[in-house]
Amino acid sequence: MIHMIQRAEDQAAELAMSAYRAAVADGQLPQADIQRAPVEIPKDPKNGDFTTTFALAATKALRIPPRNVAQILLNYLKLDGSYFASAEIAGPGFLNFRLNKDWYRDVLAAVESEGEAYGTSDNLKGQKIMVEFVSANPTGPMHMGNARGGVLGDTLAAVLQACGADVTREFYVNDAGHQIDKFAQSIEARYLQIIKGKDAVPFPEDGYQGDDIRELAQTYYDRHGEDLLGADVQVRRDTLARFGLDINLPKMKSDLERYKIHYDQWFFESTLHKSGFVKETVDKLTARGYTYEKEGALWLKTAEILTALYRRAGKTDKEIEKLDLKDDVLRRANGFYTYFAGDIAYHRNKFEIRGFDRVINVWGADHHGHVARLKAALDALGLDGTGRLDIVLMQLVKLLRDGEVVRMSKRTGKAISLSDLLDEVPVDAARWFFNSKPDTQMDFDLGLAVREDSENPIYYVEYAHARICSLLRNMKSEGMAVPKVKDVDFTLLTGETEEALMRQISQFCEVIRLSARDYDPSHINRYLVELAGCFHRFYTVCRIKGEEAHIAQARLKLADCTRVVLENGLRLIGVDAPEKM
RNA sequence: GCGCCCGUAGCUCAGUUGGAUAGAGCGUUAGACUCCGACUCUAAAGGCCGCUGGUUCGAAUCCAGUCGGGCGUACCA
Repeated sequence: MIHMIQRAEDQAAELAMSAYRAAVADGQLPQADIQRAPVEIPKDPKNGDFTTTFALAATKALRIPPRNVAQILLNYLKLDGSYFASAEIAGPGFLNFRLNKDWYRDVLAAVESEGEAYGTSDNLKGQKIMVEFVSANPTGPMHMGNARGGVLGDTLAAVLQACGADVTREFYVNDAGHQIDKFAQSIEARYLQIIKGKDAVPFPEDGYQGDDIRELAQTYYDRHGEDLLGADVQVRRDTLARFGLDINLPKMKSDLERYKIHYDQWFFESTLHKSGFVKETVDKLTARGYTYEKEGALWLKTAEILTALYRRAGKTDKEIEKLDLKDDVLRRANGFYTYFAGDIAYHRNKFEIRGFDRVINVWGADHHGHVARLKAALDALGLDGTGRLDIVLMQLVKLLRDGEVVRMSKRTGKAISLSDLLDEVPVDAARWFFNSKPDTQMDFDLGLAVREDSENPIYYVEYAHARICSLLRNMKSEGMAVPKVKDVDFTLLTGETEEALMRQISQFCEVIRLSARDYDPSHINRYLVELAGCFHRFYTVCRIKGEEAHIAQARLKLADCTRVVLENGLRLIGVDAPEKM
């Protein structure tokens, strides 16, 4: 659990600060309120491994030109016993640090001792987090957006876990409400059409038109015949809805499992209604004075709650007025609770009953209008939705083939479903491509995903791994095993490509941290491509086989550590690391 | 109308919360295998970071406008 980047960064900051304090003590620099020296990693390695912008940032407070500040700091800098070999002034006043052998050795030592755990941390230790994702309507097949949401949610959960959080993956099943009624009535109509003939039974105007509904009706008919023909309408619909869900849900589950997505919990909306939790939650809002009745319906004072919230956030009344905030119905005039009411109860359950510290929902961008009001409702319940509920909105997916937008499957003529996609594209390619930055609209190119060449970055990364495995096999057959760090002479790893590779290895933990912080696990993909690139460059320049034994061993160790990190990274995003390709 | 997201190389995208000469990959062009896997590597060309102002030592990044694209604005879920 050693973050090598963090350690070096902290050390550079401390060195700069103690140099500053020493300079102040000597009267060389004026006293100012500076807590910590800002440290960054320069984009260009020519500018050192770490840099502090202390002099630039402090120039105003100190009233001294930045280069002069930097020069005085440098005079007082003591690098003995640190991870740094040297420091120098550059540009307008950057103070650049260069790492020494001790640090590189400690990086590989961390990989060696932590193995599969290398990259994990305890940044989020003790936090109980739920990631709810996909939660597609069980009334029909899942679409492309669900594939992206599935991969994103699952990978995000993995990243949070790697940061030490206690993570639950959950699928919320909307098995109640209007949508399900429509589902029931649609199957019912198809069922009755089978018995009485197509023209004898009208199909509901807003019913589900899809063939999957016909198939459900047919399957029911095949198994149970006409037994529902004379049944009570409500019984008939309930039975058919139940029947449909019992077929659809396992199908969804298995489709998601093809994507290597496994849930800890499938949570049924209906349980919230049956147990009275929805009613109780709405009553609680009423008791707190956040509801009113109008035209027979019960409304939530969304506008009022949000107005108070926005005022506290510093918005002016004029700005708030422009937003034209509206209230929301919780209980319809017909006595039924809305989806929104159920959703409030559901999230109250997450926080209050199950005690999650933080809840993350992965939603399609088309639901963004619901973010503010759900948080507001939770705030009204005293559950701090604003602070503890995070919604990751992901933009929709556009499916392409040879640059053309694909809407329908050529084979089936229907919208392309999750399993259709996997029939055409390897799972790992799908996992790789869908793990992209959530807030950019994404093109998924079917042609590219199946290509096994350099245009497809996943093969670039996998190839690096396979190459290392092959190398290890070769060396093993020649009798050379991977040495322990304590037996490696690090003064032999001084090449540019060797150091670049070690630095890249050291950044893994930081990348996971950033992925968790930004809710964007695609940082991992980019990191892995870069890591693979560092390795390929190293491999081109540095030979192992046939080199002098100590050099060969040191390089072999470096290659093996690279392999471990590639595996850890690929595992995190749910992609296999092949030993041969 | 109002709100949210996105405009960066021909294409697909990065840019670690304001830092140095804006970076990759693909594509294009020119090179590198008697040698551990060439599914690789090296180099070149390619940019008013949509546009206009502002904030400051310093802006692709923050603020205000503006123009494009996507999405939303239900007693649907």
